[in-house]
Amino acid sequence: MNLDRRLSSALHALLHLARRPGPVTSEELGRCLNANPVVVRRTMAGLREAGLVRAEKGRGGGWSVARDLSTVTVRDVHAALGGPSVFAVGVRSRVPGCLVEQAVNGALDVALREAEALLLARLEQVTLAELAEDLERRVLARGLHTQTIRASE
Amino acid sequence: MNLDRRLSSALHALLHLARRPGPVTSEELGRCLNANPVVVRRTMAGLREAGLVRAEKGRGGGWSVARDLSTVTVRDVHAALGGPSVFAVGVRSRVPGCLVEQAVNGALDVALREAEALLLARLEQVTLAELAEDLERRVLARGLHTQTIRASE
DNA sequence: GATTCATGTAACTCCATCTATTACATTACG
DNA sequence: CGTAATGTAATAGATGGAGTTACATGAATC
Repeated sequence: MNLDRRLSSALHALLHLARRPGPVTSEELGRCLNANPVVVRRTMAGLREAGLVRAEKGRGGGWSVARDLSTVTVRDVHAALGGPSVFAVGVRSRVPGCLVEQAVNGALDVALREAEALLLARLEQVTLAELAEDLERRVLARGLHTQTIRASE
Repeated sequence: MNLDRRLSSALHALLHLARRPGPVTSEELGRCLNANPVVVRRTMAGLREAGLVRAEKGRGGGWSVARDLSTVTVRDVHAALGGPSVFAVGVRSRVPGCLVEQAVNGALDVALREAEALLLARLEQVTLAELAEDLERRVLARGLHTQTIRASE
């Protein structure tokens, strides 16, 4: 199935915002993310409602970070997007009357829940500030070779 | 996203087959699984190619288990189905030239891989024989109340 | 105030994937 | 041969992310 790339896009956008002094427009973000500006706005809307970013209309407007990124985890971003289901697989029915169904679901559900819990726990351990630091290290490493600090494209 | 229920269906079908002496037709399985017979055949085709079940054509034909279920794990069934992606989320691109992309993917990829590994490890720990035993316990437990051993619907 | 530039959002299309259905070929049994 | 089953292709339906168009709203600049 088509993978949901909203979390990846949102993180990408946040790191870009963190590197820029002023607001960044959806158009610019769209170019960075290789995505449509309207899709960018749609995705960022969740982050705005969660208070992670700010949006300003009109000339000179755009998106900017609204919180200290050391207090925001990747899980927070996932939650801001509505906490969409992480898995592409699932059980056939949630309230089965069939005993076979119950036996199967019992086993699958436990495994799926464990894996989801682990994933969310891992995402909670990573702050956006850490991601930003990681990014800066990569920029420096590349800069030593190319003398250009252009990580936007 | 729409969840992939093939693993759940395949397990369900295998447990039904294990409880029946002779072959079971796709029609019957479809009734048990609440699924279309053609879809049943399509799903079971993977299990047949993996040697987990046998299919016999013609009158009196149908599906039957081809291996000792104590040697088959849920992970084997998942693999027999082609090992479809377990996740609905993913990173934006696999070979990114963008440093921001790399930083984001680095964090997400690790977490996703860990969760997938845990899930597959869990599925590997569960044999179909164990699921079948679990099912029989449920049948007995219900049988005490209703005196009917009909777990098929 | 008019213009311009930005977000906000609805409505629609495009695309991929699972599922359902139809149709027909193939094969085995009586 | 006729019936009953699998095997499989082709097509449609449903869902959901992403792309696109269109328009309303709001803010800065002239």
